[in-house]
Amino acid sequence: MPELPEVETIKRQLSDKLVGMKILSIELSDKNMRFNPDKTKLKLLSQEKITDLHRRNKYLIVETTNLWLVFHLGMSGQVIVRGCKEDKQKHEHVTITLGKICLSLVDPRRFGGFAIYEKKDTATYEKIELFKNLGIEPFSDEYTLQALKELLKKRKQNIKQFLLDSSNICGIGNIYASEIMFLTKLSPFKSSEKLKPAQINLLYKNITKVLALAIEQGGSSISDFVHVNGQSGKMQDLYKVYSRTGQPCLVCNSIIKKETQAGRSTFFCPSCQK
DNA sequence: GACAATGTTACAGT
DNA sequence: CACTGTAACATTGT
Repeated sequence: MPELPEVETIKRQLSDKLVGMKILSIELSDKNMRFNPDKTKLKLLSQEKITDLHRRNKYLIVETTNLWLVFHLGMSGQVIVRGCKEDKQKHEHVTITLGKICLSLVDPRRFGGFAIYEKKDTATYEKIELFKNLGIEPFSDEYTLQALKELLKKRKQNIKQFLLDSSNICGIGNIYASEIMFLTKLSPFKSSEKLKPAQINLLYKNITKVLALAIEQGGSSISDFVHVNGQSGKMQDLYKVYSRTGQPCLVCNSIIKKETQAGRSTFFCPSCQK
């Protein structure tokens, strides 16, 4: 479930708990996920100290003295910290033991993944092979009005697909794309090159506004996503259009519509969004 | 049983 | 090359 705000929430919670801890061992389930670690690297984890946590797009990165441990939660993933004496959860595919607590990746649908990279091969995490096609991080200095303007002009996608395409701006998924377009009063079917300067300006602000609010709310817990300690996020209570098909628009009372676009549901107010 | 679900990628067609 | 739509991956819940 995780879009940028969910992964960012997990990252912040893990930073408080894990930095300074030492890894003792790692166990994998016998099922493969979308991407998987080179098994010969598993033994490198023993005695590694966790020094920092990072996020790139929807990937969570645990930095240790010599390694980058990369997690992706797919659609149904959870990264949780639990007592090692507790039983493994159903669909737990990665278990990293850190003394009395364990860091686990649980993912029923297995659209997520886990990988291990050595710093001696990849000096900065930005250079990790998995990240080579990623665009601009919305909370980085690279995210400027000018940069957005150029991307919108260069690409001729409709605006919904533009927002979902992580080679443009990173971290936006199906939920927050709908919310951003509603706030900007943009039809999801509008071509990215046809936006007026005022609309681009508003879109620029609303991308970070929606993502920042979602982070503040601890992300969205719709079906699977939970915090590191198992608690729920609160952003789902603030949706203006996502999953509100048939309900009245909170601005104009028109009925919210759902249509399929590029194989995904898009939610919008046909009267507010032009 | 059918259908849809927070993600990503590959492929066919235009 | 660039864009669009479709399917595929696997599981659960309605």
